[in-house]
Formats: sequence, C-alpha cells, structure tokens
Amino acid sequence: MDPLTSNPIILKLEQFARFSAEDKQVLNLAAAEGVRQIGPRGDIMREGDRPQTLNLILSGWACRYKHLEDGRRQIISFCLPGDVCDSHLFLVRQMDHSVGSLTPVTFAQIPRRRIEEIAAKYPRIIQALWWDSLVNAAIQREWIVSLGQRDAMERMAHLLCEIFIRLRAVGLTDGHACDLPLTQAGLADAMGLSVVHVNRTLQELRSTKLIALKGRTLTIPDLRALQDAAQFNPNYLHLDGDGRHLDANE
Amino acid sequence: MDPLTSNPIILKLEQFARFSAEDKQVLNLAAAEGVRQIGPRGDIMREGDRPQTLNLILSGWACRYKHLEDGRRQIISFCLPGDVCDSHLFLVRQMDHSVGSLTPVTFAQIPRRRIEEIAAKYPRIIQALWWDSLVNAAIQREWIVSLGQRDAMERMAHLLCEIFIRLRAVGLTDGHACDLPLTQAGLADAMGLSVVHVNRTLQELRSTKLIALKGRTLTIPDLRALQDAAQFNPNYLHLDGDGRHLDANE
DNA sequence: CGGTAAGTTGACTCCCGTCAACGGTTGTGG
DNA sequence: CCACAACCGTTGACGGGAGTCAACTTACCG
Repeated sequence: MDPLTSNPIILKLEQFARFSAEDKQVLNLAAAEGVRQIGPRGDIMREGDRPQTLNLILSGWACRYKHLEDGRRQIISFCLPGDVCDSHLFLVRQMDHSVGSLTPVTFAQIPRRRIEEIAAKYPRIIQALWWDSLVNAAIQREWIVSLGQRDAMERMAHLLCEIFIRLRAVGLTDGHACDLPLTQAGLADAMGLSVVHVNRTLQELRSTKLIALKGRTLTIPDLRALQDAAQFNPNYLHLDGDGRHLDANE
Repeated sequence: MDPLTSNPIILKLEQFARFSAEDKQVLNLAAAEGVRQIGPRGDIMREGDRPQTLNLILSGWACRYKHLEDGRRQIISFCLPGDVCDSHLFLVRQMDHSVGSLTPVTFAQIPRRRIEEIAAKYPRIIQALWWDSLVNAAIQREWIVSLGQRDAMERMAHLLCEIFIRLRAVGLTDGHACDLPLTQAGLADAMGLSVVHVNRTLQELRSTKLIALKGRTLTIPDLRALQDAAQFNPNYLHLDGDGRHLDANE
C-alpha cells in the first residue's frame, strides 16, 4: 500500500487540512523515525512524567486514564491508530494523567526538536495537530454528557458509535464491522459502570439487534438505528471537512 | 486599581507566561474594545453558531452546556472571570455546544482579525491562550473522572475545591470564602445529579463542617480537609507556574 | 491439560432519582 | 403596603438503575 495514504495519522489529519505531497512526506518521515512497540497493558506515559517526545499511535489501541488512590480507575479517552497520545505539544510539562496500551501498540516517538523543526517549516501540519487536539476536547465534552446524563444503554451505544466512526475515518472498518479489542472491564472503566452491568448492557444491545459482538469483532448492522438509540450526533467529531479551510494553497 | 494587574484574563494567563508590560497593554486594549453585557440565563453562543469573535469573561459566571433532545442538560464546564469561552481560536468553525450566562456577565468580544494581528506580533500571548485551552482540557478530564468514579459527596467536594482554587487564581476569593452564584439546579446539571440529591449532599457537607454555604457565599474553613474528602489533587490545574517557561525574555 | 483471564448469571443491596408537598425569599404591581 | 407569583431550597416516601458478591462457564495459551 502507498505509505503516503496508508499512514493513519495522515488519513486522520487530512480530515482537518489539505496537505501537499511534501507535507505528507514530512509526516511520514517523522512517523517512521523512532518507531516503538509495546505489549498490552503497558504504560506509554505515566502521570508525573515530563515527556520529551510526541507519541503517535500507528497500530493498536491505547487509552488515557487516571487512578484514584483507592484503586478506582477511569479511562478518559481511547487512543486509536492515527491519534496523538499527548496533544500538549510540549506546552504542558508534567503529565496529569497516564497513557497505557490496551493491545500491543506500535507508536512513533517524535522528539521535541523534530516537532519544533516541523513547526518552523510546515505550519499547516502543526495547525492540523492543534485541530486534532480541539477535536479531542470535543470528544471529552461528549463523554461528560454521556457520564452525566445518559443511562447505561445510551452510554454504551454512544461509545460504540463514536469508536466505529473514528475507526472508519482512518480506514479501519470493514463494512459494518470493526475490531473492538476491549475487555468488558475496559469498557466498564471507560463508562463508569461495573463489569457486571456492562455485560448486561451489551446483552441488551445484542438482543435488540443493535449490535453483534463476537470475540473482538463488533458489527453494527444499522448504524443509524444505533445512533438513534444513543441520541448520537456526529457533529462533535468534526469529520465533515469543517477544517479543510486549512488549505495547502493558502 | 491598576488595570494592568486587575484584569482577570491577565491574572490568569500570568500563571502560564511571563508577560512584558507591552503584552499586558495589548491584552488590556483588546479586552476593553468590544465590551458587552448580558443578563443571567442568556446565551453567549449557541450550538451551530460560527463565531467570528473570541469571547472573554470579565465578570460574572457562564457555562458551556449541551442539551439532549429530550430536555436533559449537562453543564460541561464553568467559565469564570478571566476565562475564554471558546478556546477554538477560530480553528473550529461550528460550535458543537452552547455557552450560557449563569449570572449577569460582562465579556469582551475580540474580533477574529484582532486576534490574528495579536498572533502575528505577540506570539507569547497566543501561546498563553493555547496553554489555557490545554488546562481547560485537563479540567474536562478531571470532570470525567468525577462523573465516572466519584460518588455524590466526593464529586461535590471536588467541584467546590476546583471552583475555589480557580477563583483564587484570579483574586476572587476573600480569605476562606468566595462567591458561589449557582443554584442547586445548576450544580445538579453540572454533576449529573438530581436537584434533590444535590441538596442532601450539600447538607451532608455542611453537617460535617467541610463547607459553609449561606446564600451565595461559600466558605471552606479547611481547604485541605475538603481536598482530602474529594481526593482532590490540584496538579491538573497547572497553576504552579508549570508554564512560566514561556518567558517574556526568550 | 492445567491455569488464568474473560465472560455470564443470579441474588441481594444501596445510592440516587422521582414525585410531591411545603417553606422561604425576592420582586413586582395593584 | 400588601398580595401574589415565581423561583429556590428543603423534606419525606417510594422506586429503580446500577453496584456488589459470589459462583460458574467459556475461551485461550503454553
């Protein structure tokens, strides 16, 4: 496959900006530089770290999370292929949360200096990264709405819509199906539910044919129906080319 | 009072950058330009709007919020004096949430063009604004933790700690007390609780002497004790000068 | 084939929501 | 100056969604 179009970070950022061939080349080179691997349930960054690199997921799933002192854990967001783990872009020095892998993860570590060089020569790339961080903020807002207002069914349906659509944006869906490498415990930590209740909620979604979930494969036979069940409005993902005014020819 | 130090936006951004006298002057002029007033329960921006200005709270409280179709409402964050209502900085074009006033609000509307001029000549100011948006993202993350993991007591205690410390950063506390112009319904919408339960939770916090709340005045006799009850760790507010490396003399 | 992690189920409990009524305060207009 | 309305806070009774505990099954893996 053509690396210029298959790299998930490019696929995603192209939702937000029109890149020139050179832009893509630069992104590809940066992402190919310090590629790392990590197994499942590892930490890519820990609360308190002062990161000197920008970490970019190439394959696999990770998540941001926070622990409370008594062991409770909340997953704050999922980092899918093409996502930047830390959108602070070096402004914030100390991590206030951790980033851990949920599956084996391949990621690129781009050193601070490299980012600064890119920022100087390719401002459109940096702008696209800022865009991405704003979309992440919008996703966080929607999670707040889910956790605050939606019941377990709606919340689960909403999350599955979000994941499916985000994966689709980077070419990781297959028709009505996608990979869902999350345990029910992972879903529980993300949605503020108990494992038992996640299990029951999934079964209800299955029994109403809104989803099929076998092993790691999630199938959504009728995305519109699932969206309706969740009161899901995809606006907040800003995947509609809202940012394409960051034009390569400006 | 000296306007160079009394403007809440300057007080706040100075947590994140060392401004020169000229920086402050520029900020003050920009904030003095298009000052507007709005009564309580009004909308400063609505979901779907394509804002052409940056709105900066000078006095009063506002909030971001989202409505679900069936009338449920979630407050996503509180905008206090010194806060920027929309940290998109014109990258995102369409609002995916609304911003409404909770009290009478005075705010400055800074036109897009003005921001672009400032960005060209005073990059440190824009960097401080980006920094602020990252802190806002950190606050959102902490709300997710609260809504997902903390029970009503902890959640309420945590929110009151956050508000008090944020107000203190812009000089709006008076010893152990601060203004809290929120109705219990407002608190309920922010914390995903019912009004009735908010009422009971507040009473429990009062009966354990962790807070005193009379009318619109919140008193926290022992902030440390309240923080402990909430498992509140102020790191995430990044008010410790973590960003002061954005130095005026760089 | 044992061992461990993940998924499933039932019984019971509890935090928090809902409903409904009442009291206090403010402000406004007759 | 009082009456009334509107809003906010408070309280009690009751119900339900989700948590907890515990046991069991299934799947996976060396």
